[in-house]
Amino acid sequence: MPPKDRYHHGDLREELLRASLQLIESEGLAAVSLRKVAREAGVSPGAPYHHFADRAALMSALAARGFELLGAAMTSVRETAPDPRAALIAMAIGYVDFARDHAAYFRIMFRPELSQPEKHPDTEAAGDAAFAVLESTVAEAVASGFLPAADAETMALAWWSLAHGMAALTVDGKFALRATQSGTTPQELTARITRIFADLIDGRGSSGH
Amino acid sequence: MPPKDRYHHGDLREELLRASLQLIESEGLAAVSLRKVAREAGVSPGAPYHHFADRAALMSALAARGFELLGAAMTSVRETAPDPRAALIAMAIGYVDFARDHAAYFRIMFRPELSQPEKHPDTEAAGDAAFAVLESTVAEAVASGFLPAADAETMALAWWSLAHGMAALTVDGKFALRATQSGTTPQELTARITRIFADLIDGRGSSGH
DNA sequence: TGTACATCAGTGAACGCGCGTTCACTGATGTAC
DNA sequence: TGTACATCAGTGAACGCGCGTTCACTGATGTAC
Repeated sequence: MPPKDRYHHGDLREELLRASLQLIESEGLAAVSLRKVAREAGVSPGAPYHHFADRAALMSALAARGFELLGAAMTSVRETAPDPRAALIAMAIGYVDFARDHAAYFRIMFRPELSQPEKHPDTEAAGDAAFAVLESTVAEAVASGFLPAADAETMALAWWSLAHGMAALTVDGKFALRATQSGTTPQELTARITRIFADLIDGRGSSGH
Repeated sequence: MPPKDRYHHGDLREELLRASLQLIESEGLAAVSLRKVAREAGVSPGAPYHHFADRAALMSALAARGFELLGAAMTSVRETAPDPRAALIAMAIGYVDFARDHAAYFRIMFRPELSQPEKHPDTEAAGDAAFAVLESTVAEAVASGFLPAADAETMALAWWSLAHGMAALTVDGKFALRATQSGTTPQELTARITRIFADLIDGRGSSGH
């Protein structure tokens, strides 16, 4: 436990990222300024410039880390699942869980105008890597016979669209609204929707409960 | 055709909304300020305050109009479709078309922190109305036997999630990227994905192309 | 173990800027008689 | 048709603010000998 009042912070870069996330969560993306982040981290306005070239670089670093976390979550979910079908289901649910549990990350990841991906190819690469996990799971699902062989690429995008839609609506509070209206939870809604689609693919044509 | 240099503008409110949309499209949401919008409309910085209480009111008015347009598009699509199954397919595709053709509206509609829905219930009501069109179409699809009777509410949310996910990924450029990579168009990807799901519901279990 | 020195990572004052909003004002428009 | 007057919808200057970024500086740290 380092002393609080050191001249050198020790790990200011990490602290700035942490403070940014907290600001996004408490006051929203629009409220995040470099000065505010520095203030939050207990440091002068110029200090962040020793760690980030400019505001966009901070945002971009956050987005990249978000994609890495999402990719790691997807990978871990896949490794835990017993078969590709279960993996796809768990990945959709995991995607939404990630969005809900890391709403600040999720918001910044899909706001290209803030992170300026054209200037930060690392961020885009991290996003592609996360999607690649889904793509290869779809490929396995095709190999296992769960998914039809034709159009595996389209199927991957379909699954991504479904998960992304549920995640976006969850983060914007739409699922919470509908859930309370019908006496359930957003998580349960997500699980039901995902199950419906998996059952449809199985050919059962009903959620089966 | 009114003279250009009138002291009174004639329809400044409309002009401000129009200018805002154009700014969102050309420079992004973050670049929209009341002063810039006024400048774009050729009017002094104080003028907008005769039409909008503050910046959030402008944003909220835009979001409300966006939801109305989306609702109208959904309604018109449904009326054109020969049956509920076709209506659902056309609505998903129409939802994505709306997002692509009115990206500025779409962005602002799903940014609650900008439009402050708690202060502008009209905007939320417009959003609910648009969703209600989808909900009643799902109800018809259940009645027609296309969709299983159980869990109609969940099915509506599922369809919304799918459409919303495709729309969000389209607006963020992800579909354009994948489309060029595989030599097709974002529109075609959307159509394929939607067809896959419709076929799954039919029990055919393949996109059948 | 001690000293000299380079480098690193902070400070804090300053810059110019565009912002949202207010306000006293004024030109244009519409209405009553 | 003309005049008086109220109301509407602009102007433009001004306010205070927080922002991103720069810069000369300095305290802390690490390394060579």
